[in-house]
Parts: sequence; C-alpha cells; structure tokens
Amino acid sequence: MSAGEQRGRKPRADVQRNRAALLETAQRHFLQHGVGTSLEAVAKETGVGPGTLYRHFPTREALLAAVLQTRSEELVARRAEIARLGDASEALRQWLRAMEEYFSAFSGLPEPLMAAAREREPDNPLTLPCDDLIATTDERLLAAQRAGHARQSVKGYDLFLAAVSVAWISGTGATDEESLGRLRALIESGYREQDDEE
Amino acid sequence: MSAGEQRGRKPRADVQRNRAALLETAQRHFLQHGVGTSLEAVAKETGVGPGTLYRHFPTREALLAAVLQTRSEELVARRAEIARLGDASEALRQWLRAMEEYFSAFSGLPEPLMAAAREREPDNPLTLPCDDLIATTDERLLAAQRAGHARQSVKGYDLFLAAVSVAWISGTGATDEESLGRLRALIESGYREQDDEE
DNA sequence: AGTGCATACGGAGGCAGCATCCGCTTTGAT
DNA sequence: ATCAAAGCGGATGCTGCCTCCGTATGCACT
Repeated sequence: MSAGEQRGRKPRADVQRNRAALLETAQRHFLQHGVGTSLEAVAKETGVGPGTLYRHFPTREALLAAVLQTRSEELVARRAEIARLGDASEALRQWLRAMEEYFSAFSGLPEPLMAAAREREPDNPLTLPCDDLIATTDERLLAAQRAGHARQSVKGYDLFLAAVSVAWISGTGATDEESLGRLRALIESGYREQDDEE
Repeated sequence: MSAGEQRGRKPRADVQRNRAALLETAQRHFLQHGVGTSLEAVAKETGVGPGTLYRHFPTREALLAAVLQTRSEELVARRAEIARLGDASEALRQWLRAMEEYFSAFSGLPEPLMAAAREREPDNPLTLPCDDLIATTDERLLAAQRAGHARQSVKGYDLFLAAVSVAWISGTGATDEESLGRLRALIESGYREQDDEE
C-alpha cells in the first residue's frame, strides 16, 4: 500500500536506512542537548557525512519536525480521547497539559515553535503543527465557555501562549516541579469563570 | 570622589574611553539583533580588537550586565516610587509590569536571565539582579496578600516567572500587543483574590 | 552474471563566530 | 626625555554550519 505513484524505479534501500538511523540519533541528541545540538555531531555519530543529513533534512526545523512526528501522532490520539470527555472544563485542562508536555519534549523547543508561528512562510515544517494546535485549543476553549466554565474574554491563542510559556520555563531548568504546578494553577484560575467552583 | 583606593598610578584614559565606546556599540547591537548578536562585530564596529572587548567583559553575560546597568538603575528608582503607593494591589501590578519591561529590553534577554537564576554560581553577573527582583516581588506580593488582594497560595517566584514568560513571548515577536494584554489580564485574574472586585 | 545509469553518499572546503595569547604600542609617572 | 607598566589588537585555533562535486552504490534490464 501507501505508494501513490512510485513512477519508474523502486526507492533505494540505503535511503530509508540512513533516514531512520539519522532520526534515531537525532532524537537522542535532542533529548540530551536540546534542540540546539550540533547537527554535525548527529551525522558523525550516525556514521554518515554531513551532506547526507542535509539532503534528508534541509534545515534543523525539518529534522526537528520529523523527530517530533511520533509525538505528534500521540498528541493527536490524546486529543481524540480528550474530545470525548463529557466535562468541557476538564477536557480543556487536559488539553493544555497535553500541549505543554508536547512542547517540553526537548529543551529549547518552544523557540523554533514560536518562530514558526511568527513567520507565516509555509516552508517551515513546524508551522503546520502549530496552526493545528491553536485551532484545537480554540475548540476546547469554546466548549468550556459554552458550559460556563471559562471567561468569555479569553481566546484560544492566549492559552496556547500560556502553555508554550510554561514549557519554555520548564525547559530552562531553572524551576522545580512545585513552582511549575503553582504557575499552572495560576493560569487556570486566570481563565476559569469565577462561579465555577467544585 | 568615588575612587576608594587608586593605589599607585592613575587609571589610563583609553581604558575608560574604550569601555564607554564598547558599551555604546553593544547596546545598539543588542537592541537591533538581540542578546545573541556577534561580539566580534561589536568589537569591530567600535574600532577595537576582540581582545580588548574580552578583557573588559570576559563573557557575554558580563557585557550584558554592564549594558543593563542604566536600566537597572531606572528599575530601582521605579521600585522606590511604587513602594510608596498606597494601594498594594496597584503597586504589585505596576511592579510586575516594570519587571516585564526590564526583561524586554533586548530580544532574547530572558534566556540568560533564567540561566543566571538556575546556576547559583555567583560569578554570573546577572545572578545578583535576579535575586533582587525576586525578593522585591515577594515584598509587593506579601503586601497585597495582607491587604486581601492576592491569593495566599501564590508565591513571589511564581509572579516573577510569569513576568519573565510574558517578556519572553514578547521577545519572540510572534505576538501582537493585544494578545499580550490579554495574557497579562489572565495572569492578573489568576493571582487576584476573587472578592477583590472594583 | 554482467552492464549501465540514476541516485545517493561523504568529505573537503568556505564561512562565521568564539575565545585566547603574546608581541607591540600607548600612557602616565619620574 | 625616558621608563615600565598597562593596555591594545590581530593572528590563531577551534567548533559548527552548510554546499558542492567526484565517487560509490544499488536497482533495472539483458
């Protein structure tokens, strides 16, 4: 299945192999050293030349997007689960948390993510995920607002920004989990409708 | 005045001249290109060698701290004004805003600032300002809490983090002033005591 | 199996920025 | 005018980015 049009020749075997190996190494390096890790080092450790890396992934963002693919799919799955929740308020809370975790996958991820949100050039492979996330946030927020659980003055983009912020702070490593928890609570009590006590 | 002990020789004239010129150029470059600007370029444009720059300011952080000196003094002055305000709630609001503006002086400033807050090594010249700001935030928050204007569960450090976050987002340039305003409002309604309506 | 060709590889190399070191100049004191 | 200390600045080595092109590799066809 899958191949819509593999006109002519069958793709070479080493291409897939190298691509997979590069993704593997890149993920490790992103995890250990953040998104700013040396691409040259990734290539070397994979056992390929820099040229091969750059042919497969022309920019750092492209490599990043490819490495994030798995996590993106997880997030989409989680979104579907969350959408089925009855409690709109709880759904919104969980969705914000899911986004935050996604943004915290690698240290320094929020920067290129926000850069992608800034420049509306569609050649940035991180732009598409972003748009999608903002749209989903809007959906969950609207549902919560309809249920009277969230202030009308808040916009989905605001909560997206809040989630990115918390992820950014988390990535700086300057803050313990306790402070992060209080920050999340602060944001939550910021967007909640006041009569929404439980 | 000033010179407590200028034992032996009078300091050379070119030292002060170069230092001032470097600060001037550096401020311009930080403003235009953010805190990551090329130090080599700063030196070249000032008309001195790289060695001279690094002798005066051993690290990027040292240069940054020196350039921020003026703004730090302004912030201290503003803090004194704010401390004189009768309304503790308004004082807290203004102080948070003042911090945020300080952090937004140059694009990318929040990163090294948080890094300074993380590593407790005192050789980082940005650490001291940070500590001071957090302490002041605590003072303003405590006053607001005593007046019943802020939730007891909030800590000064949380609001410090919130201010840094907004500055960071602002620095990414991905967000218009309107969204930033809503984000500030969200934070404010997050730390305010609910019965504090006006 | 052997041949030919498209495709992909990889490393050399140019570029930019960081940070250091050391021979030489400038400066203030005598 | 002279001297020594203090400061200067550029040459230098290093790391990382990214490109280009000669070469090796794997697929298809015989």
